Amino acid sequence: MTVTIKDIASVTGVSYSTVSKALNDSPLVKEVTKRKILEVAKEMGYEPNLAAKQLVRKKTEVVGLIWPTIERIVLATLVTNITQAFKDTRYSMILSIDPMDTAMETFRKFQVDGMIIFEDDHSKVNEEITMPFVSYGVSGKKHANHPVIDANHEASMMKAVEHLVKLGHKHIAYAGLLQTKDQLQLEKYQGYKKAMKEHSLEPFIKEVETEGLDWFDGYSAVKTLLEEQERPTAIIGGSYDISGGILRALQEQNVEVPKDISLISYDNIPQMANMEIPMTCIGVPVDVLAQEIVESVLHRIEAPEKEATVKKLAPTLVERETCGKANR
Amino acid sequence: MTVTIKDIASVTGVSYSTVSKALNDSPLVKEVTKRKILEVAKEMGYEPNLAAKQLVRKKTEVVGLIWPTIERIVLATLVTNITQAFKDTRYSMILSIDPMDTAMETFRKFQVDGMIIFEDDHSKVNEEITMPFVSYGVSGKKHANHPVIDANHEASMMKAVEHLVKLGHKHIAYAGLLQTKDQLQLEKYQGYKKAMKEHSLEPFIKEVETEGLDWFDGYSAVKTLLEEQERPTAIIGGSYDISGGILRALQEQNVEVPKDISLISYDNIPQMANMEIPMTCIGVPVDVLAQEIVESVLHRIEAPEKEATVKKLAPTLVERETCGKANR
DNA sequence: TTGTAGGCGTTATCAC
DNA sequence: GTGATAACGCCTACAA
Repeated sequence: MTVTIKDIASVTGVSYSTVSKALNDSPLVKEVTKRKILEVAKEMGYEPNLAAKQLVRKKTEVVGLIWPTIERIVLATLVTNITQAFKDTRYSMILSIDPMDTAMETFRKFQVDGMIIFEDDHSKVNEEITMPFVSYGVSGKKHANHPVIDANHEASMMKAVEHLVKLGHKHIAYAGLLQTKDQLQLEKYQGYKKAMKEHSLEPFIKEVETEGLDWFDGYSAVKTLLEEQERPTAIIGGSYDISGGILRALQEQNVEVPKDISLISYDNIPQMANMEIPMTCIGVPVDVLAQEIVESVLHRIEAPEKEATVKKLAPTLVERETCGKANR
Repeated sequence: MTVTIKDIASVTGVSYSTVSKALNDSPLVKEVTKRKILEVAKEMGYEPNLAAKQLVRKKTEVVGLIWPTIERIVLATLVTNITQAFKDTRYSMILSIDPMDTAMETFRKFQVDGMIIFEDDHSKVNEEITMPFVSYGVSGKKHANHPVIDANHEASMMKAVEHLVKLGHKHIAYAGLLQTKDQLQLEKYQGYKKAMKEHSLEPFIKEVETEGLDWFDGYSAVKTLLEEQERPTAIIGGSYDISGGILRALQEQNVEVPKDISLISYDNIPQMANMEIPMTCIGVPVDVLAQEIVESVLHRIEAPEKEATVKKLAPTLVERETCGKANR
């Protein structure tokens, strides 16, 4: 049988209501008693019964995360970081990779207190959802009825360009998805163009448009690029995967990084450090992102009446070994 | 306020214990009463309170799925199918992409009734786990203390070879991970070799060893292969991703599939139908796999004393458009 | 066939 | 400070 507060009570010789208070760190119980109870509880391997707790509290202290498209590794990292961030709270998280509606059904059944939604198709996020939730990266519309956490993609790209410009680069290419309805991708591209313009530089466009966000997209885009007469001195990769492909393509063609071409990647995740050459990158650090998202849902859960905001997080540039001085 | 069985009781004019029985489809309640109660329940939007239920039942009817490495899309498909399979049961599933120990901690907290573990490193699966669980694809050791569901990889490959042989192929290459400790990969390779031997065919090895299981691994392996003098008339791709890369490499080199080279892929998932050319494939259909896994945990949960078995599922070949007659 | 009552593990509200 | 005790929503003997 599993151990309950009653068991602890009989062992410590106090009433179980006192045990309950002690376990909840109530100030209504003497320090000595509390310490002893806690000790015994640990000794007996006490594990609170969530069901009982939520039955009386009317709260599960669980939030559900809906993540319908598991492909992107960046998001996987974000999920892991979110799990981590929840560790510092009283809440737990459960995860669903099902489509929105199915996932929501599950979460309703589990009676979660709130949800986090990853979904890049904004239109699918039903504004009529009654449960507190925040969405990540769906800031397409300016006004939302729910909090949105997003990275400032434009600022990211501008920061990347500036970094390269400071290193003397003039021929800077952006390798990413250009022709798309995906707002996120468009914003990155906008940021790149804007920054180039501000520095009176010519964008280096056509040759490095990718077909997607995957490894191979970066790989083949850059392979095509290298066949051209003029090469850039620096490339900005639009995603972790794209940049991996770029790096590989460069190496296959014996282009030295960063000597011949500098490379900087979007997505600020720890894995960037483990690439064949540790990758300089730009973006909101994934742990910061996670932190913000978690804070945001919890806040929303505890103060649902508060106004919803679209929060764009500022990017950070992490210098590693793929960026160097321009050679022309 | 949410609706409870008491509310239903007062509306229908019966006691709430009768409602409870009706809701649980007990034979102790008259059909008419039952029907009416069910109807009212639906009308009122009754949703059973899991917490209350599990408090008395001492069961959560939830199983946890531990999936520490989210990369493989095949596994993602499997997870989705498992979720689906649970729909036909009273159980629900929660998912964790955390490392085993963290995930188990979470699941202990949620007091799941059992677990499904995806983990290819067998040694990490602690046999001392007290909770009922099954693992997928960890059949390295012959004897396990827990049920293991696995695909028969050897049989898969043999079936693939046989299919090609029937189409007249003699020069059959296998593109996959060869030098690895990964039991699963080794078994596939064994199966290939075994089948080739049985048909007195020469394996077509060295040139198509991949470095991993990814898209690019298939792509570059085949690119190298095509530089050789002698080409195979058929290639067996070791995974969904590998085969995708192979197909692309073939197309880039203007090799027609299946006219010039036939292609058959390991992994039997629906996505195979959506590739540039619908892909003939071999493997245990992912829905069958899911079904088996779910049945297995539930069985284990309900009859924990029963002996554990390693179950190797038989593969199915799905013919699509990448395999044709040999041209020499 | 239906209703009554006790209990599941916890929190919360009172007395003491 | 501490201890009874009543909920929370549901299930399940057992009584009617």
